[in-house]
Amino acid sequence: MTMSDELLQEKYLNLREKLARKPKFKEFLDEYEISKRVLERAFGRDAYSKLQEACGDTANKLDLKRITKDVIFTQYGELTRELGELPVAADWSRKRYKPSDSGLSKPPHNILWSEMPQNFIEHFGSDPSWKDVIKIIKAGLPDTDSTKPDAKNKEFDKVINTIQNWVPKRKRNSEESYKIELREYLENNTKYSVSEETGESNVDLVVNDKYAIELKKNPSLPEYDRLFGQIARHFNNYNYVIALICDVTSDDRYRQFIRNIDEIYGKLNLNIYVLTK
DNA sequence: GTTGGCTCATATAACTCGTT
DNA sequence: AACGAGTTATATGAGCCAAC
Repeated sequence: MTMSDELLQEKYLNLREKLARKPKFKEFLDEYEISKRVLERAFGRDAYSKLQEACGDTANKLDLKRITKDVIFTQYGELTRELGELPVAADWSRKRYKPSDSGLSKPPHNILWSEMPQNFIEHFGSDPSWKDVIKIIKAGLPDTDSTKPDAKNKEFDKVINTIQNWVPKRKRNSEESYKIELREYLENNTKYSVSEETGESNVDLVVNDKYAIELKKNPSLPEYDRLFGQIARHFNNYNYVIALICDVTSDDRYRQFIRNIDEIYGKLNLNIYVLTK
């Protein structure tokens, strides 16, 4: 079977009117019971698209040209520059950029939207013309190393404050007695959960399953050293550690201990706080 | 609960390749 | 020659999750 361009166009327009929308390729073939070859004989390659265009429609065919990384990241960079902040997927969508945010996450690109900032930096990071954009992107990314979590954790501050306000009723003879009294104090005056850890890390007290408290009574120099090591071990299991030292007699030893703490744990941005009673 | 931001499943049209 | 399943790069909309 052979049909002229004109006849096919007429059929297309008829069906278009019947459906009140652009017919799909298969709908068109089924409607008139013609095979794809008939179209190809009339129009050659991309036959249906050509027919649609000949009838004044835009083709249904998807544009399958792969969009290069250069184009993608240039769009992303320009958008970032225009916004002055990290774009979200909706900003991209509004621009009608291609591929869409979800197309981006599929092969051949395989870039999730959330990974775009990092990928942009990898692609254009060394290009000076994108310097301003890189700056915006880096500012918009969540801080991974520069932020000190302890400055942000108000709960940790509160726990420290609470313990600071605790005044032992009297001088005790043993570390254990201080521990019992502090535990009672916390249980009676706060809503914190308090527990004693007997597992591998052996913390004296744990507040809200999160804040480890190590308690010492008037430590000797070796005991300070041991405390230093215990704290390191606690950081294996906890992100927050409080060292509470009771009955400090030697200011020298204490000051040296504090200095060591600052120099080692402080530099590592670990959340350690030392208190005395 | 609502909203914003993101991701996932599925649909799409032409093409390729294998089977009837 | 006809058919169907698979491939390709994309769009669409539903669904998920965390933050208010």
